[in-house]
Amino acid sequence: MNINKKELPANEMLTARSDFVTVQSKGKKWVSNGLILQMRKNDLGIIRTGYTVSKKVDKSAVMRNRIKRRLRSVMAEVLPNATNGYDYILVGRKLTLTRPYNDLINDFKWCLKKTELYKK
RNA sequence: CGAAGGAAUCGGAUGACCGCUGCAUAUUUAUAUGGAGAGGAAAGUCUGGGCUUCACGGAAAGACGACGCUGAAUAACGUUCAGGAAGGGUUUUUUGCCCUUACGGCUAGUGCUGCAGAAAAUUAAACUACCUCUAUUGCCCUCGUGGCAUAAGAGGAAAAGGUGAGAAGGUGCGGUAAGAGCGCACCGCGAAUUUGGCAACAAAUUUGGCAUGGUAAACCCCGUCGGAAGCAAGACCAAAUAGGGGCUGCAUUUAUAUAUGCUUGUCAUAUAUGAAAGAUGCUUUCCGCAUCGCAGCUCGGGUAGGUCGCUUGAGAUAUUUGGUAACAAAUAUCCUAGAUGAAUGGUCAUCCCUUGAUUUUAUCAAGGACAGAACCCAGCUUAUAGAUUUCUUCGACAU
RNA sequence: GGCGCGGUGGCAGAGAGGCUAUGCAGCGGAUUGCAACUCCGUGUACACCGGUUCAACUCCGGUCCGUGCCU
Repeated sequence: MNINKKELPANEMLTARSDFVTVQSKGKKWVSNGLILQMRKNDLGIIRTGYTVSKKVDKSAVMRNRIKRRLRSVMAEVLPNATNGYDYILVGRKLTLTRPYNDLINDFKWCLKKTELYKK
């Protein structure tokens, strides 16, 4: 987890509700055991990231926050391998909470490979 | 010592490394350094306020809603404290102790009270049963104005039975044809007076003679309080696009004047001035409906987005004083999260606690309750592993 | 974050202090040569926990779940 910020490509957070909706409706989606990846090409040439954990996953706010923190950590580790110029949204599932951390990373890489956006 | 219940406090500790979000300082303006970073419930959004906007000349009443023993505390409350009353637990009983209570009024009015039961609410009703009188019939004998039983009728009474949540005070004695607060004693209830208490209320005395079944978490009456909505409140700055107002120019229709052209006209084009009378579409007419342009400048509203609101406050800690207490006052010290797709985390080490295993008093393994700020306070309610303190009750053992 | 509404059989849906209607679906029977339609019968419910009341699905308080609006 020792990721230096400088090595990451320039990226931003997705904040607006409308961005999430467009990615959901017009982008691609790939489901794995630990998480769900939604992505869509943007015209900005940078990577934008977002995270979704709904109340359906867990009623407790503590658990939802924990899932979000794990997703953030996974994103920080795998992001150098992702293609530029796309929006990525990670959706948490129930298994995200209990699945071993390395498996989560592999899940994300697998999703990227399946959507043909993985790069060495 | 153990168990149950009530109340209160705490809610793993220390260090290192790597991250995340504000703040301060420095400069290279995105980096470094420093320091800070969830709770007792941050939760539910159930009450009461601050604050903001809207409404409103002021006040009161009505309507609607909430609350309701008394006194105090508080900015306020449906909260808290102290007291009273009622109910429950414990105790052989009383006292005592502990727990609980939406605890004004059904003797202001109106309603409701199923089924069952004879009868369900002002002097109610009469199924069984009771008594008296009239009187039929039968039996008995001492043969009478007799006794016993009894169909029917008239009346008395509300004691007993059964129904029901509830049957119009309860128990006992007297009384009576049988009975009845009809009378008396005790108890319950109502009224008045006196005493104690700020009061709720309590006690005593006198008196009434039972009138007042229950239900107001039924309508309602009485008293008190309340304008409404909420930080996604609201204030400010302010793109793009669309639309609105104003100004200028062009365009459209028409009238007049002038000039030019040749086809010499009720012609065409251009310019100037005035008017907007109008034009187009819906096949035509009347009626009706719809639309009225283009470019530039400018004005204000306002969306996205941003900034503020935002954390110094009914503030925290300590001490003293007043008060039974809730709480209040004084003095000193301190500043202690402020995010916005939303930070507050992860790993390791040592210790603490729990569980399990090995076997033995140490090792190994797994784990650490409920739960995450979103404008801020005061409460209430709900969730909570474990630890500690304290009160009450019960049980066991010892003295 | 704030403000509201609701929870009744397998499904829909009334009721409202005194045994919870009705329709569809299910099951059994009648009718029919066999079915459909029709007729008859039948089983299964008031989200949960307390309180008020003689009596609560209904009234009151709390919990859980579902759902709408404010951007």
